[in-house]
Amino acid sequence: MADQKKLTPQGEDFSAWYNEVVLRSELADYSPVRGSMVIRPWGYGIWENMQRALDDMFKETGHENAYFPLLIPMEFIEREKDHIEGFAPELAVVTRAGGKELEEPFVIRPTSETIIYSMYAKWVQSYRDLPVLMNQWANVMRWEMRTRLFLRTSEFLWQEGHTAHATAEEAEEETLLILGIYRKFMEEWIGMPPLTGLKSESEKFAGAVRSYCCEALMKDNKALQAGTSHFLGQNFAKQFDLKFQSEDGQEEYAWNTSWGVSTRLVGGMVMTHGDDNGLVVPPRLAPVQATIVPILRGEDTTPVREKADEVAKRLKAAGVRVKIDARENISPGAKYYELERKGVPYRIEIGPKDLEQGQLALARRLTPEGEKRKAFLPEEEAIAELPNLLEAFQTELMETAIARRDANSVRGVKTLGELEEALEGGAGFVYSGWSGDPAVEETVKESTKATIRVLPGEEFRSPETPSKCVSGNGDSVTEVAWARAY
RNA sequence: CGGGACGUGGCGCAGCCCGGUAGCGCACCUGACUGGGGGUCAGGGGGUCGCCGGUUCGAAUCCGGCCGUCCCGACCA
Repeated sequence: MADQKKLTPQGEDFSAWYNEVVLRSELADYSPVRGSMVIRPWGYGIWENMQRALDDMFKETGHENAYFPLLIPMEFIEREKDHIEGFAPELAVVTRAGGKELEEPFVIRPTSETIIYSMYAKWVQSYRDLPVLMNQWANVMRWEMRTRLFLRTSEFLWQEGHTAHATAEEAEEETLLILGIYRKFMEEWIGMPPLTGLKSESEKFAGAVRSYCCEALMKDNKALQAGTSHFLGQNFAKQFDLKFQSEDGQEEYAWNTSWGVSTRLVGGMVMTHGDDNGLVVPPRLAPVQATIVPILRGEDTTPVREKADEVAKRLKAAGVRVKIDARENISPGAKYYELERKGVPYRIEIGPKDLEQGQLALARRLTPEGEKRKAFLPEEEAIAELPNLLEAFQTELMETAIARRDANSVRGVKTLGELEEALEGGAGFVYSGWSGDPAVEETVKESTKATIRVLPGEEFRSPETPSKCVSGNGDSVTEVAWARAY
């Protein structure tokens, strides 16, 4: 709104483009604290819509929300060996409170496994108390060395689910249930189709037995870890004495899972759909799905204003999130640019000509191939059709993203040379066989900057199972998807 | 933490080399005309030049130190 500068084009410098879109579409702003950001109403509205959708899906599958404290005794974090090793460098620690030095320092939660399982231990006595299926919406803090708006901020908002089960099988099932929910949510709501599967040892969560993940491909063909679901085994249960008496009277440790997605998803949305004109927000996530711009010209603007009110009221009744932009200090053209930059899916123009014709002018954020930017529809038809048009736009965004992901995937890579060649050629996910040797990951990372993003789940594997490891040494034990990542 | 760049009205920048009235574009305020893809004209408000010190009659400009930001790398569930 304020400036007339064009955005840096995506192809020129994707990261400059990304920063400009986030700032100038009013999703977020830099805060006075290093590495943390302020989420502005437009960005927060998108996050709220994500929250609502996920929360519904969690509740439908038997999960409940709860809230646990921000501060965690340092000693808790230190109990699980891998956990503290993984998180130690990025902990923010409170050492002073109430005017004096604390005997026991607290850490600002980087994640809440420890404090939550310490409470579960008090609540669970019998197998009849299991499973415990809880989720919390909260902020966490990780003092990362280098930060980027939404993608890696020192403080971020997320949901973290934590469950306890009587058997390993049931916990594993839960882990996969959530992975499926994440995938469905990312596809149907963000239009950001992820690859799902297992993480390699080197990439798994600090303290987990196995980590499953969603990896989505951004427009610059880099992968974004968009969500994780961890099978924790009994690692935490043993450290926090989370035990129960089984049906046959034995004392056993519970089996845990934890899973989370964060405001990083907003960044993923930006990098999946945005273009050189700014953000494109999928209709289901858009805080405002259609903005009405009344054309206030001539002597008497009352009829146009009244029509705008009436159309807005009827669209609201039809379930469309609609807003009227009747600001008089800026021109209609300036509003169009602003709405495009913010990614509002549809714009409706109502002017004196439309009143005469009994029509509305509809402009979509992305003009379909071969169509004019504005479509003039009879008023009744426009109002009746808009909900369908929004759904169609949503579907189109998802299909476009799937097509792009598949078009940028390279399968059947057999040698390190081919792997490098594919990545240098700008490929997204590159599939190959792998022996399971971490040294191969190291080698590839050094020469290409790419890592194993995921051991793809069944539905993503190549028709032909690779037999040899891409390194040339040994047989392949699993197919893997390589990519450069955020 | 290593390499590089940069800190000047709200935002983006020029001025610095060669010391001498702090400037430009956008934004903002007032008024008029305008209004269907970033309006025009006229008038106006706003800046301890990142901080501390030094040199000098005089420092945005020269010198020293500090702080901060961004990019690349390392780091990162």
